[in-house]
Amino acid sequence: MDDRAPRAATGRAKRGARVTIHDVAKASSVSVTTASQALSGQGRMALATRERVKAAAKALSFRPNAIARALLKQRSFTIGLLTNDTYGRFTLPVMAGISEALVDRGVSVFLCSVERDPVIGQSHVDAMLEKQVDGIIASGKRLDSRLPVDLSGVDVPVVYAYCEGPEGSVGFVSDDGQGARLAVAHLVDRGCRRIAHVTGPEDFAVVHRRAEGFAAALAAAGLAPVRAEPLIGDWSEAWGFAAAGALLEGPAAPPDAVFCGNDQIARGLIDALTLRGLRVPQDVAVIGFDNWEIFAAATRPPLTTVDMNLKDLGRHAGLTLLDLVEGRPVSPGIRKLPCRLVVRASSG
Amino acid sequence: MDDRAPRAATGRAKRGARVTIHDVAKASSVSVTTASQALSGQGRMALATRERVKAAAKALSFRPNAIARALLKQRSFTIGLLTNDTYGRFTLPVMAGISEALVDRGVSVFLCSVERDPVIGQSHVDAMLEKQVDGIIASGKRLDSRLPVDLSGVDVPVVYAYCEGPEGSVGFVSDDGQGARLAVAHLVDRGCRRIAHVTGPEDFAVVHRRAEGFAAALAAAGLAPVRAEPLIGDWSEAWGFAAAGALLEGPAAPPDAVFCGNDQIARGLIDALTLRGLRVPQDVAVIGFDNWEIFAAATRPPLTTVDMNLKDLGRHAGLTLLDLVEGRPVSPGIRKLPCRLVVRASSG
DNA sequence: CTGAAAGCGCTTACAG
DNA sequence: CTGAAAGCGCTTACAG
Repeated sequence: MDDRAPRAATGRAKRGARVTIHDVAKASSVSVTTASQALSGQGRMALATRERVKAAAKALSFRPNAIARALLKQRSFTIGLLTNDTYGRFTLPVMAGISEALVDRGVSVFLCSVERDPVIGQSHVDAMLEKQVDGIIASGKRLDSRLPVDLSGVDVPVVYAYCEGPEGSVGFVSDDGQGARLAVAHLVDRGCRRIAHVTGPEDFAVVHRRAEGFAAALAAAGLAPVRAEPLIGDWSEAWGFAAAGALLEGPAAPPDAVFCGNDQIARGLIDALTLRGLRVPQDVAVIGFDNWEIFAAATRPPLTTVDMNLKDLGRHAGLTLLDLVEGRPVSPGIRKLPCRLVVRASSG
Repeated sequence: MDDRAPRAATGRAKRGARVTIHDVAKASSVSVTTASQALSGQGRMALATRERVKAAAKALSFRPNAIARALLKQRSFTIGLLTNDTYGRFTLPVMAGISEALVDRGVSVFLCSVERDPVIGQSHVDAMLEKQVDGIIASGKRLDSRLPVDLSGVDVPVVYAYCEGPEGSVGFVSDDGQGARLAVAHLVDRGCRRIAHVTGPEDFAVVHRRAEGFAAALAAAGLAPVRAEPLIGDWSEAWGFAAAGALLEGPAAPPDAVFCGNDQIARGLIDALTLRGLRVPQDVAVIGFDNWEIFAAATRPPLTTVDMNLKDLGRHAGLTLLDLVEGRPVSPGIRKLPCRLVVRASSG
């Protein structure tokens, strides 16, 4: 026949004409209205008509264009995920949880890693907004750090996940105090009475949350801490190793249990205890924090540790953002999500 | 005045009318054609007009709707990133590299983690396709594993990154053989002559690539391996620890260097050597593979190791997908990208 | 029960 | 140098 009707000047897609709902309508001899309604289950029409349209769509392998729908409905079914952590271990499960929760509701996730530079960060946010994301999740690698972007003027809902947000925002964090209490209560249950706490640098908020939980649980059990203050160091194995010396020397009675601020410290501590001929958990029980499998499961003996349920946290954040996007009421504030204790051999 | 003209039945966005190019045109008293061209730098018009339009856009904080542009241009400036690894360490830098390379070209990345289930995986791919992604990157946690999705019928370009693809596809992997040669050549340079290889399970392709590189580099230096075969175990510290025993016992002369299949094995091996009173690197030099900072930097002494440049690999994959999307020629095949040696104290 | 038409927000060939 | 109009692919109120 003759040339096809004039098309947009941009030309056809490289891989041959794509099939649209017009093609489906034509193939099943109905209007596009009917075709659209048949496929979406809307409207009323003869069952036979609906089936005929569906069959035609299948035969043509029709794939509805979500971009066209988004333009019309003013809703992209897309959200933006901002993270400032590309190597770390915390954002990854959070991201997986978000992605899982949303993908199942037909929402796709734009991943965007914002580094230190606020100018670049802002341009990434702008790009998301131009792409009409329905909402944004800001996630970080530290509970107490902010992303280097200003989300206050943004006209879509924002949820913070494992990341500090501004006053009045909606956010989710792990309840590190509760996690610490869980750990200490478990040690007390096992009969431990002289429990020490070895942890990371004081400029981390989690160090304080965990120390508070530690102190509260001891008090609840009517015990005094084996040291007035937690032993502060860094997050490394080397520090855990060194801390063993500080704990065992001096006039005070040695501890019969140590609650560590993270798994690496616990690992170093266990190594040092073992080297000194002490048995874990018989002489000293040890609990870590993070449940970083690569450490917790490789430690001899395997490490009892607090898991922050980060994937769950991500799932909550995703679902809550969806509530906000779809206009369901959500009260502002930071929600603390409970941790769980993963019991392995190091605590008996 | 009177009510605003009838709008689409879906109603306005919740947060007040969004500003469109019509608003900008009206505010600067030009047609939408001129407004569009003024903002995009196209067309020819009085400089003053262009400036006036730009000023109006800025004053109204006009944000062009990328969805509308995508519908018109048949190009979404969006790609899909499939990964089957949500906790591991390899995909993360690959993803960061992809994301970085593309975000800088105005392309956003849909993150989608596909677990084992092929049905779910396929539905995620369908969702991406409905959202009109310009292309797809499949990335995995193992060089020799495939994603549980069939990408062969997909009508957009696909690139594989640290992941096995089908015959004739475009992919990027690390050159583990070259990485191993780098490590051994370095040891030879340092004067080592009896070099052993301790590595992971045989069903990993990388185990063979690294062992081949090891053998080739020894041969090139005119050296015989201290053992006929590499010592095969798993990827754990425990195995590295145990391997030290196997290496030092028996009639053969002990090695003066060990090239390990990963950093965890190296870590365990160093621990065992140290425990036996051997000095690293003076008595035995040790090199790892992966450059997993948390292990490599924490080892005593810090570990010399092979870095696979995964972020770079991701960047290449992203840029190549863009080439494909934009119609530039790309020859099919798997490209091996070089590793680099990160020298620390464990090799002298 | 079914169809023609408007419109989401943009870009671009074409006419003036 | 500038503007009116068509069209990307879809959904939906409205008319028949």
